[in-house]
Amino acid sequence: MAVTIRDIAKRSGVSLATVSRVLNDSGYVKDETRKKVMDAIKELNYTPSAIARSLTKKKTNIIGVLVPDINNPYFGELIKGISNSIDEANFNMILCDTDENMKKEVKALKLLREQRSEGIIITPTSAEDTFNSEYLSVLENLGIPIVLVAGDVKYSSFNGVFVDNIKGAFEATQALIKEGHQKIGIITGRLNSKPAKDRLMGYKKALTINDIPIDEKNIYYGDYRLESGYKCAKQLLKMENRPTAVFTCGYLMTLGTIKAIYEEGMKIPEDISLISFDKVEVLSMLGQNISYVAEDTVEMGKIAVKMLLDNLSSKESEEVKRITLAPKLVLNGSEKYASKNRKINNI
Amino acid sequence: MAVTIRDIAKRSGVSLATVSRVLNDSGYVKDETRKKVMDAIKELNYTPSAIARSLTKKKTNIIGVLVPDINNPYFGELIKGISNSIDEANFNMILCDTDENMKKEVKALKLLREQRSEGIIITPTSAEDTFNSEYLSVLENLGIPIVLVAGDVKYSSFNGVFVDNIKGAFEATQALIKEGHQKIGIITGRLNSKPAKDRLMGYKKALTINDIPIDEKNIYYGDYRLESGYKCAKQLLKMENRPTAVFTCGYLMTLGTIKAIYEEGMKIPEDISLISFDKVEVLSMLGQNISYVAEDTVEMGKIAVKMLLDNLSSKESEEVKRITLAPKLVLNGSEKYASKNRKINNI
DNA sequence: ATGAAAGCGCTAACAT
DNA sequence: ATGTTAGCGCTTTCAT
Repeated sequence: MAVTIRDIAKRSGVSLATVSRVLNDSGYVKDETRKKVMDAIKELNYTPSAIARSLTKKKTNIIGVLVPDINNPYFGELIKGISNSIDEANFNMILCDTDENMKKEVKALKLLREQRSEGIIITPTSAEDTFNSEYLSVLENLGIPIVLVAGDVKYSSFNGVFVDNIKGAFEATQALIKEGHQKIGIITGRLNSKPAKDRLMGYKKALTINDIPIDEKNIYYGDYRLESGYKCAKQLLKMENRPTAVFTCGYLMTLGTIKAIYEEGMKIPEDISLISFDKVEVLSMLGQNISYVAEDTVEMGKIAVKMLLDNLSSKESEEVKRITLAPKLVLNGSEKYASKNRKINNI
Repeated sequence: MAVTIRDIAKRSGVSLATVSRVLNDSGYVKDETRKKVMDAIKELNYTPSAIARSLTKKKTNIIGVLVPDINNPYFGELIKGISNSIDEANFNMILCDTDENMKKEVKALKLLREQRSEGIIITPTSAEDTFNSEYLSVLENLGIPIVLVAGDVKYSSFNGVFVDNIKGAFEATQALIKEGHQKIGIITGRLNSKPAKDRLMGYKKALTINDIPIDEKNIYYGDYRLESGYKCAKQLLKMENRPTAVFTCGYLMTLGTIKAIYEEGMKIPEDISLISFDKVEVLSMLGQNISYVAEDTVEMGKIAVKMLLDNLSSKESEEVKRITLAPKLVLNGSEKYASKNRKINNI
């Protein structure tokens, strides 16, 4: 990349300023001159340096995006929404996979700061949900506008787009109860995770409202990973007086649960009913329809970017903006209280 | 980000050069001075600007990565391998989703050039496989080292890591034949895609070697997307004298095919046998074991990064390095020629 | 062991 | 309509 604006200037017999003008379409340039410059650019195969430009303009047009795991389809969708919006706004994205790992997240934040990214969109690692003063201090002293997506950071007040987890869990549980289920299991995340806590709360709320006693034995705590869903489900299925339905609180945990159910030779909803928080698209393909609480991840991504851009343009908006989207319950059969299931459980 | 090296210098009562020295651990600095500087950095919450640094050093430590679709688990895995290696080498990654879209790919390349990324790893969009002089010229005039992964670019000779598609397809087909299958369908990609062509070639080779005539009616052309796999499979399943086995040539097309099979109320391998190119992990979870040709994507990613870094350090390596990995056939039952399937087809 | 100054590639006043 | 010049924040000789 040896060729610079200086070479173009020399080649076309004009000054640096003129080249810069045609590059940026700013100021007056005679058509003839413009052509000469353009030709030189073509001939020398020149591309301006974003680095140099950023330095002078004090503007990088870079937005950093942090997610815990690109391979989780949930975040995959989120990223699509975010990256499309960033593209449209003519910004560039630096995407970092924090690997559900706080150290990596902090490292990524440092990187984004060094690169002078103008804003950051974060889905905090769930491990962060517990109070961590060092982490919080990093975040708050970053000096870069932050927008949270889907996950909150305790004791902080960043802008963000969230999902009403309580409502989603409440409606899912409610739907199961309406079907006649009385013993309902839940596989949620660790309690230091806000979404996990909220989902559990929604679940409890539904039970309480319907005068169903809360049985701690029906509550399982995973960590959003597949394996944990599998293990919890295994235990749940082996209970002496096992639930007739289960509410799983995350994409991968749902998958793990289904793995366990299939492994036990059971069917949904014939042997056990299920509702999942998050759509598991691949299942419907395989003829296994699962009812689910739908988050509009693409929409969330869009909103997050919009928030950030608004924030960037109007320097003075000191007010904290937090939007909570209502998830949508989609029922398609897996919540049914099948007669077979009833019979087994009425023995 | 108002605070600069100048502020640190002032605050600690030393010169810019000295601050730079402690920042980079270069040259001699008295311990006492170092401490003063470090303190100032802490106090002012200073982070050096990678932008400015890149400009002076003419080195950005950025590697660009282009994939056609982050949401495709195949690329997801690839990215993990790549990003881990990039991290380890203390480089930074700019990841671009080209959306299976040539325009976007070219745009992304331009971006990476502007950002002065030092090397680029590309999985070319399959649409690119057909000869396209403009695209090729962009690629070749980029002036940035390129390493190809998994997909080749016609009439070019970039370094790259590839998979032996012929071998993989040959072995898969061979396995089906060994099971007794004589009528074997294939769902491959468009023929302007090299992998698709190679996989078809491996398939034909296996048939030929076993004296099985090639029947064009058993060959279906999709486009690697789920929907195309579904449609091809639908047609295939409705054939009058349909194949007893099918070889699907890509992750999403396999999923589409399975969707069609299930929709027709058929089972694998009871009603039809199947081998997939690429592992479809989610299926085994659901109790559906599918035999597959395994590519070691994580390994490919690692190798690609290594190639690129080698290339960057030893300026003079003019020789083209191309590595082709042999895929591994993993059988776990879906290739079986079940008696039910035999009977149906022997009517 | 530390400082002064030039320069990386570009933009944006200010001049002409 | 075009040119000159002073930075942007940093590193790196070259002095001292």
